[in-house]
Amino acid sequence: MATKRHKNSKKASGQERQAGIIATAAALFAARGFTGTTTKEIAKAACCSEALVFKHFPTKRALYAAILAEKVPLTELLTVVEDAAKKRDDRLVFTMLASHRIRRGADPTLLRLLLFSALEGHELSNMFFKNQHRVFYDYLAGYIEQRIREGAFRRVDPLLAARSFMGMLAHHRLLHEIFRVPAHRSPEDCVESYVSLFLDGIQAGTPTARKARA
Amino acid sequence: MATKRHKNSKKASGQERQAGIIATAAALFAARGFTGTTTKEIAKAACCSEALVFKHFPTKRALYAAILAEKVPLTELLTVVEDAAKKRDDRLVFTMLASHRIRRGADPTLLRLLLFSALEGHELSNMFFKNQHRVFYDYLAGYIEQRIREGAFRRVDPLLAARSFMGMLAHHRLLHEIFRVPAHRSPEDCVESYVSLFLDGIQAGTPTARKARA
DNA sequence: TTCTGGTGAGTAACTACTCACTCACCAAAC
DNA sequence: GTTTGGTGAGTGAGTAGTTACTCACCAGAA
Repeated sequence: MATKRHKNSKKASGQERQAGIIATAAALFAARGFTGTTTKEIAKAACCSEALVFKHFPTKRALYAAILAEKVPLTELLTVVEDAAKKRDDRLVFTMLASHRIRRGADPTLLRLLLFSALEGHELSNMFFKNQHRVFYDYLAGYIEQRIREGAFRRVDPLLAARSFMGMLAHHRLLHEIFRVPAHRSPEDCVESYVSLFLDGIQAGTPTARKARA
Repeated sequence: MATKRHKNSKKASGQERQAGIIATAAALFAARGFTGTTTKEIAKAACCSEALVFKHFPTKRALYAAILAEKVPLTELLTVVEDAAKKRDDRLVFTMLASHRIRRGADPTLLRLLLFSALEGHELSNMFFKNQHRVFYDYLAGYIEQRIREGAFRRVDPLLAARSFMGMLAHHRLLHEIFRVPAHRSPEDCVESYVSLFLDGIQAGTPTARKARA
């Protein structure tokens, strides 16, 4: 790990320090926002002087930008989902997406960082959002569109359908992680419920005809 | 409007001023967050001195609290929905909820204020959220539960179902108002799509049996 | 006069950011 | 082996500007 750290040296290598500062700063920014976090706090949390923070990052904003840029690791999830998609196993596709979002992919820091940066209007917010979420919508909308063509799904706007499914998941996390609403079901139950709701719909009996509109 | 304002007087009444300060401060807090907004900016936007702001509100936090407390006007929507609910017109119930959220009840200031206060961990956030949103969940969950008992809806967790519907709506607003995703459909189309998706489900044909789990 | 609405000019604390400087380490010159 | 000088890690003590908040004071209406 250490690039040129010696046994009793108290000095960390430049890269180590930089990574450490980024990690601690990310936690603070996620907790308190950009303007709500001071460079002094960051330095204290990273166990170094404020001056050193500015040795690594020219400005506070540059540090924030470095964090956002680092947190865009474009998930590998899609390749796994791909399999289920090829087999047209709708339930598995949506279950994987849901459980990834609700169970594994649940980095609260990331969610808070994303919301803060969007609310505070940081320039990198768009890129952050795009890479972090847009892919899901596009991929999912594409899948839904294909399943509609194949007659497996009703004729709906694919993008809107994708958003409503992702909306359930995003809202679920928002409620629990940001608004601290206590969970009254296990994550597995929630995933199952959301997927069932989306796939099967809530109305009993044969699907009613849509009220004529178009 | 003016309680005791005279014709050529430059002085506003205390209540007028207070309301004005609250309104301008709300807009600023919504745009930039609590820590991101300075009292100097508020005073300037309210066209008065900083000192006057502190004449009306002892601290910046007190001003913030006054805003949150004022923005809890417990919607009258439910009484309107009640009618449709009595007639068991499911589509109308959900359409009214959706269009209220997406079209009329769409005060971007409120949404941003709510998110900021939750993220920044303001004490009033909980109350704010509770009065502003909780009612919907509870009411909606109650309605869904009843419809399940009546055999009109499948057996699902009512609260989870309510959340997934509200989740679609909340996410829709989040996407457009916070993340600035451009709308590719009219609000009416979106409402219709979300309601249809929720009520009819997306899968074609007769509703498939749920994969055995419980 | 006596309120009430209103302010200019502060202040102590804090903010992001800078700078002159030390210290540990290492390699080559002696 | 010791000296020398160079280098990167690290800091204490600032600074200029900003922040929330205060106070003595003013003007006009009752």
